[in-house]
Amino acid sequence: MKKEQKNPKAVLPKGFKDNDEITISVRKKVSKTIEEVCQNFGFRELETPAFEFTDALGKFLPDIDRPSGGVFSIQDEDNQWISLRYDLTAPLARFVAANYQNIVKPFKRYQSGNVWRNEKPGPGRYREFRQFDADVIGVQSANIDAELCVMVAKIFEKLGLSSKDYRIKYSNRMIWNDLFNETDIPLNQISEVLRAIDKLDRFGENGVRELLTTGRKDQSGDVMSGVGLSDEQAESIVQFIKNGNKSNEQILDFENYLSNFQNLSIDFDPSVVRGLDYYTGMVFEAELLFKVKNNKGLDIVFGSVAGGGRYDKLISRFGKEDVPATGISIGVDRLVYALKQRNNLDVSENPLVVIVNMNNENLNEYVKIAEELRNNNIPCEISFGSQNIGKQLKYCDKRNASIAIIAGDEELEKGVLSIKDLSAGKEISKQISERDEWKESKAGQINIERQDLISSVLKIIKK
RNA sequence: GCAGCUGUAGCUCAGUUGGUUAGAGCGCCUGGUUGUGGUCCAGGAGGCCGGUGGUUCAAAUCCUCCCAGCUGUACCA
Repeated sequence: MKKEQKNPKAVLPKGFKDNDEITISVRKKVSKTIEEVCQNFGFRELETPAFEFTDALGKFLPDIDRPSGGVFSIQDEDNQWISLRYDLTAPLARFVAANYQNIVKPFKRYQSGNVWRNEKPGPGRYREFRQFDADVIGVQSANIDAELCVMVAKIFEKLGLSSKDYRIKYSNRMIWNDLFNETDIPLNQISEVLRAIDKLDRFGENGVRELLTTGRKDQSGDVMSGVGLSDEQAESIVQFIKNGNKSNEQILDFENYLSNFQNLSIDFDPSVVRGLDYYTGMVFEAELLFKVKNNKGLDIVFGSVAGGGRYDKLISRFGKEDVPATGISIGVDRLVYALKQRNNLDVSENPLVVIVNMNNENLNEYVKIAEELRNNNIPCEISFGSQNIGKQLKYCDKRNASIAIIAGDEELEKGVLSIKDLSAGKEISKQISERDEWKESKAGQINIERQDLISSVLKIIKK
């Protein structure tokens, strides 16, 4: 006899989740809105697959400590490493490099899809999530960077947010490089310094100062080592965050385009640097300004929902010439999470009619009713679950069905149907406390002629 | 990766200085009602107290190690 086999646990790997109906329908709505605005700005759709060769995805980071860390990778039959994409920009760079001769430049494409990151999940951060990217390949001028930001602002507005609900901040990597030159910050420390600056909104001015110099303790008491700059260097960086200077050609181009728009919340903020090393010029980031709660009802710090910038060197790593490129990524899931709480997206549930199965002998009649409803685009189902009418109505309640149709022998003989407006019944129940009275009232229920089925049902649904 | 906290019923949690049969609310199921949802009433099913090893006459409770989850932080292409 073998030992008893262990049953598998019905759990998901950490960082993955199932999505319920509401989340999906909000996401559909959000995705559709984003897509429409992009098309409106002249973007066309491209789809690339989930897997890419590992080396095609990564390695363009000069500061990689862990070359394959954070990526889900497997070896295929030929022992070649392939990986799930961790963003949509790297696959785009591959696509452009591969099809450079054939694509029309400037190349403007958008893409929506899941990306995967093999790293520790946090609140609101999963290992699989949806991104929406819009990129422009082949335009040098920062006019186009501004246009991307305007487009994001329009997406937010179309999603029902006003300029008080979001903020798009922009800056430029070059003005920081100039400062690092002036303050004698060595090249090999620059990415560490940029990452420290990037944390301003979480740790504040003093937090950044600590990170730049001696280090900082986190909430649990754990110590983070600092960059080791002098107090003077740190101070000049902190001052620059507050009054960074804008004398930069790209910023002028950017703002020139922007001057055509008055009511969009798009502002200069030197502290936006983005942690990534591949950005070469303009960088931007969008955040939501309203409160977002976690599932325990506590306010959470909700980071950026979109970000991007110019990455002029990304395509040349495939052995081609430098190609000017810029793009923006929207974190669709985070946006959905926040918008769900705002409750201003109309995603009311589809109505559902349940045909109560009084007597399976009458099945053919129920199928006829169902067909009639379905042919009129009214979602309905025949109940097959339980014999008992009480149970079936309870099920209708739990399903949040709008109507129950009761057709037993009595009704069918007379050529009538009993239809029950379930939400009206809920209202009536508030005024009844005796169970006999409730039962007798047949709340929300009316008898109709068989041929009036569709018109009567529509009348109730449209309320 | 590092640090802090937490693991008891499907969920949220209580469980005294270690003490005998481990509880509550909600949810679920059944009945009151074999043709009527809600409320109400009665009853019921759910537990290797995260795992392992120890201390003890005795462990959900104390100690060791492991595992998992949460939070912060690092990394985030």
